Amino acid sequence: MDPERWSGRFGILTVRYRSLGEGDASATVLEVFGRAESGESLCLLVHGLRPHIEVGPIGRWSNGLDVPASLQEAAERLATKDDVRSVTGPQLKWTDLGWKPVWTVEVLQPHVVPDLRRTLSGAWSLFAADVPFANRLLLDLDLGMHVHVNAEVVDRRDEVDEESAATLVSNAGGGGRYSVDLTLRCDAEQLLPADPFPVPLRVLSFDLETSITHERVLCAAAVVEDLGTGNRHVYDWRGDERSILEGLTSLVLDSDPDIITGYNIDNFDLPRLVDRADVLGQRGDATARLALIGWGRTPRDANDLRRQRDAVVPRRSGNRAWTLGGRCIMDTWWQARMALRPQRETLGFVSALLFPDDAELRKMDVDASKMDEEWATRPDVVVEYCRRDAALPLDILDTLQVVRRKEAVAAVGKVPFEVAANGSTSQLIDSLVIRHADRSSVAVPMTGSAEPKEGQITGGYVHDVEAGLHPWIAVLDFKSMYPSIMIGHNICYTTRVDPAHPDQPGEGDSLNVAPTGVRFWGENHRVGLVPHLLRDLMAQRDLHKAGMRDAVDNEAARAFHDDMQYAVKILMNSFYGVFASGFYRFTHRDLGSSITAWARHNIKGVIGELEAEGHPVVYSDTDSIFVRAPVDEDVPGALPHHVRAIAASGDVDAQRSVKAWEGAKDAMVTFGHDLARRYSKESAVLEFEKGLSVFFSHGAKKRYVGQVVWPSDEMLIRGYETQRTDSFAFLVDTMHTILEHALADEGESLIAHAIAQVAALKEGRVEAHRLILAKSCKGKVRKDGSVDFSEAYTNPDSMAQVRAARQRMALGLPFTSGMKVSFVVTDAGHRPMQVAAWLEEQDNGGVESYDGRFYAERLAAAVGRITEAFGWSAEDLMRGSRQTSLFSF
DNA sequence: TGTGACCCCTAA
DNA sequence: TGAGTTAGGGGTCACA
Repeated sequence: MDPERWSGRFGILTVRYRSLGEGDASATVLEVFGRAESGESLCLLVHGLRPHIEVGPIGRWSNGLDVPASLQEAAERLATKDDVRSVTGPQLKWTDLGWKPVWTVEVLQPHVVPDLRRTLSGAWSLFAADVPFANRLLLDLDLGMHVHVNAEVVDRRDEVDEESAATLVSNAGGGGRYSVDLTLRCDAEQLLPADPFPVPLRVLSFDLETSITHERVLCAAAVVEDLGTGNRHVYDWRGDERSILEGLTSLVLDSDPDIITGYNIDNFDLPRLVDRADVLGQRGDATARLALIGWGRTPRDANDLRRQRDAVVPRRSGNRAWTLGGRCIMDTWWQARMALRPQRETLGFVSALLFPDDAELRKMDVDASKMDEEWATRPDVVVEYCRRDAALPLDILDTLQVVRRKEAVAAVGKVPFEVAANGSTSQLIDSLVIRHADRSSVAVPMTGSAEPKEGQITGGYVHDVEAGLHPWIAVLDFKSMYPSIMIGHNICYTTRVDPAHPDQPGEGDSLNVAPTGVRFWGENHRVGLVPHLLRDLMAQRDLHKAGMRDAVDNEAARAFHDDMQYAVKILMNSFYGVFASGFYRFTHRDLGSSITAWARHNIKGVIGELEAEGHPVVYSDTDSIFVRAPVDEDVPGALPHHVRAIAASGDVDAQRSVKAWEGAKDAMVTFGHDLARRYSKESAVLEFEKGLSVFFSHGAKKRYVGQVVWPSDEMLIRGYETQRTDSFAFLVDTMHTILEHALADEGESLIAHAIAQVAALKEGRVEAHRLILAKSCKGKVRKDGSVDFSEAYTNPDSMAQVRAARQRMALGLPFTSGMKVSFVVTDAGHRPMQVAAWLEEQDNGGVESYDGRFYAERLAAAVGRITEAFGWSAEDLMRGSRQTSLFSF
């Protein structure tokens, strides 16, 4: 009987490999985990790919494929090594030291590569010898996250004959039955790329409540959501700790989520669960351990338990992301932090920020610092609280559209979902660059093979700002500046002209010479990998932008194209950073510095020409230019509200003012468009971004505010305290009002407000919750729960956030490295200043008083920088009156 | 009181 | 063994 087949589309979550057999009979099977478009979870066993590395002669090479017999023999001898299956080649490949003959050395298993690398590194140049084997699937078959497969069905979840199912899986190259709906087997060729589609992923969010006095888990809750349908189910456990852990594990297996989340699970819940499983499980008792924490989709046996990553139990090495076989672990805390940059990072604060209407509903007066007491006196309330905290991460992920956005990144970067969710920028770039190198006869250098970058490269140019109000400013931006420069000048690892390289330009070869003197080949000689990829990404982005426009009536399609175009943008902008880094495999220190040199050259050129034309440039940063539009000096940019109002009711003078203002705006817009057109060059397109009726800065770079009047109406603030998450709410609000007054040129109201607000602080009339300061705090959590701050800080106790963190820890509250710690300054007279940690669950944060003078001075200092432009210093604000000059009578 | 080291966070 | 970059403002502390 022919085996049953399954074909369809699915989304890849994770990939790992499995080594089979010995010697000549060895094979490597890839275990690809994912979720089908039709809803099933699956494990696909892919056969036919073999691990390899590439080798070539060491040093400079200019003889092409003209290989001396001794070298050919040496290459062939490699095949006799124990771990090597075969040597093929040579093939001519581009390297930074010439076009070299490169042999492909196929090895028996991926795990032999590190040793082989060490043995060969003295005698050979090694290429692609540090690419994880699992990555080969997507690289070699040119797949992204979304694929189509036609495969043989090996096992189904509902198969009851355990023994025969296990045999079938084993015969298909699997390690044992997989905890999925469908186990499939195919050869590599049966996998094909598919167009992106929304994978009906399933997400499980969980939360634990734990004792402070012992480390015990008191209760747990979990919510499972199907993103395809939006359906949710809630569960909770209490009582015996073992049964809580076993209950959670059963739920994971039964509900079979693709993504596991929670709030701060990376640094709290998962480490705690793993610790408790260690305590509760008998040493060496695999069955007990699996029942407690065996959450993975991979085989439930002792072998899998020993894996260092992607195991059947959650694992993490160092401070990296958690891995779990076949599923993706994603911390909602981290995602919310990245997407929102909230001033405080507690679950309560983030929820209140996103769901302000539900604030009261969500209020629950469980005091986490007295959890044992709470648990003893009213466990039902605690469980309810736990259920709520398990559900909130799902609401947050939904609202921020995290999963769909990560899926778009995975589609564009052509990586498994897990890499898009938890991977690094260089992994995304690697995915695109390596696969293109492999198809362009470019050898893939190893990470760390480049000479280390000495010192920093010079970055973008920032123009001095002239303090004060500037009316009618056109803001022009270079479109995708760094990517355009890389494309326009063909900047790539593979196009740099190096004196050590045998290929040298001759007469008539077109070259791109950076302002630093570094030379790059023209495109007629060779198009660089990076320019090729960037051009492709730009075209993709245009397609998705067009798709958005065409999908006006179809919200789902519009959102899809928006996610995709945004993912493309993010990826394009990541190239520069990775190629300017010191460690990336395809980089050289001249690449980054050439890009920024061209950027400075372009922007300074435009600034110079504008000024020569008589158009003052009031500010410029990296890729933007703020130009004064040639508009009648007498037309003020700030049009007071009342003028508009009385104009509407017929006042003739006011109508004249409004008309003049509208005329000035039109003139500025025309000017902006005209400049953009005149100054755009092929590889440096200048766009008219925004028109400001007024621009204000107190004279510091990267700090300004403007009133945008084209193409939208909004206030644009950059750099000022209103933008900072380590400021306090009262300062943020005050500053915002003051900036509004500044733009409206309402000096008197501005000063009056500043004085009143400073006075309110001096007199202690401001509620403490508006004075909370929050700063990130790093520290290494030791095994026993204590924290070492000295690794992160030269002088830990001189930092207020460390002192506040210590207060929290003294109360038994958890500390997690990197999270913001909130506090209020109680006495700045002491050195160092005294602070009180803000305790979310307690009334008024558990804070009794604050140092009004400190806050008043800090507000005066911040606001004073702005009032200075209106004649009032910070000291004047503190005093509430202006100091009469020494020379006045 | 001024200065520099150290740190956080932002603009691009 | 783990990794995007530089420019820049401003706060706090320690020390002369």
